[in-house]
Amino acid sequence: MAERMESPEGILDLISRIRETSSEILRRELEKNGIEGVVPAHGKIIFYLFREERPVPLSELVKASGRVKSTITGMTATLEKHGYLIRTGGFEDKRNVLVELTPKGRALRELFNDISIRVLDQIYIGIDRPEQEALTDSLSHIDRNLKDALALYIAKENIQ
Amino acid sequence: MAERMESPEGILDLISRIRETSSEILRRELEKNGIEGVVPAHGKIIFYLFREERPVPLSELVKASGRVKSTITGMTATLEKHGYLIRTGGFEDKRNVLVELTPKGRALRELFNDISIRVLDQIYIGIDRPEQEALTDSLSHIDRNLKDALALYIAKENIQ
DNA sequence: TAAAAGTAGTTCGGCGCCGAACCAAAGTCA
DNA sequence: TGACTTTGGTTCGGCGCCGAACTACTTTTA
Repeated sequence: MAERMESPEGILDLISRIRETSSEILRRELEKNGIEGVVPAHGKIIFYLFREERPVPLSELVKASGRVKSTITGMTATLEKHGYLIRTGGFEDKRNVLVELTPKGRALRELFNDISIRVLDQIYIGIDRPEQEALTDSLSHIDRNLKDALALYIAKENIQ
Repeated sequence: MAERMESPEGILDLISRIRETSSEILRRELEKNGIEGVVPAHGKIIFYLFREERPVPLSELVKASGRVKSTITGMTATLEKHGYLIRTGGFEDKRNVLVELTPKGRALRELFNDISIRVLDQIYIGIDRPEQEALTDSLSHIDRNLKDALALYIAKENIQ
């Protein structure tokens, strides 16, 4: 086995830091624009609702966000409390709780798009298109590697 | 401005997912080895204590971890509760709370090293050394870009 | 069609994580 | 030396996030 790269900083540290700093920047952008009660963690939910433009059951948000349902219960409660969405009971299936954006929630759309463009521009300063593509290819590769590895753990666990 | 890469998946999603999956794998590795009460978030603290091998004030852990002091108060309390470290009052400066690993805490060292090697190997399957280096270079570049961007926000804020 | 199994959400407890308020010990300085 | 500020930590409240337990509907199935 070849000697491992004792990098001055492991790739996972690098990735954690990038994620944290970018979240921090997003947080500040939201704050700067007077948006209260929304944090980056809500992004998956809100973007999903932007796309769907219809009342959506919580279970869909669970899938779309990768979070556990109790987390989604809490997050939608927070977003409802701040007036970005409303939750109503389902009709065909009474177990469903349907979630949809309010006008205040829909109004975030443009701002969010602007912000993600701005942050993406910041991220890629001094990195040309080919390098960007090489980077996302490598990251996709790693993403797949980790998913495969995790699948093994899960498979083993299901055998027990 | 060139058209932006409307990637099937933004780089930040990719990075978030990698971080999450790798944390999940670390969590399972710890669990598999019967380690209770330790989660990936404790890594920075524990590795710092591995390196120092002396009673360390909380303030150092704050710096080393990048977390806020109230977070460190909580995390060291958790780790103490599970017997990995002890907190004692300082002597020269009575405000200091000194933290040091117990034998049970020091015993984690080898395991942690093994685990990080294993995960790193998983991550880099099918990615050769030059690609690894290009990847970490790009990520370091982005890390710097984001830090610079964040510094601007902070500077602006301090002017207000 | 009644019982069993599955599905959608909520609630609860616990921890990470933050910011604000607070306390106590040091350091400063008039 | 006594007041003022700084510094090291803790506490508190709030939210993200999870897993386990629970409720209430639906669907299956015997």
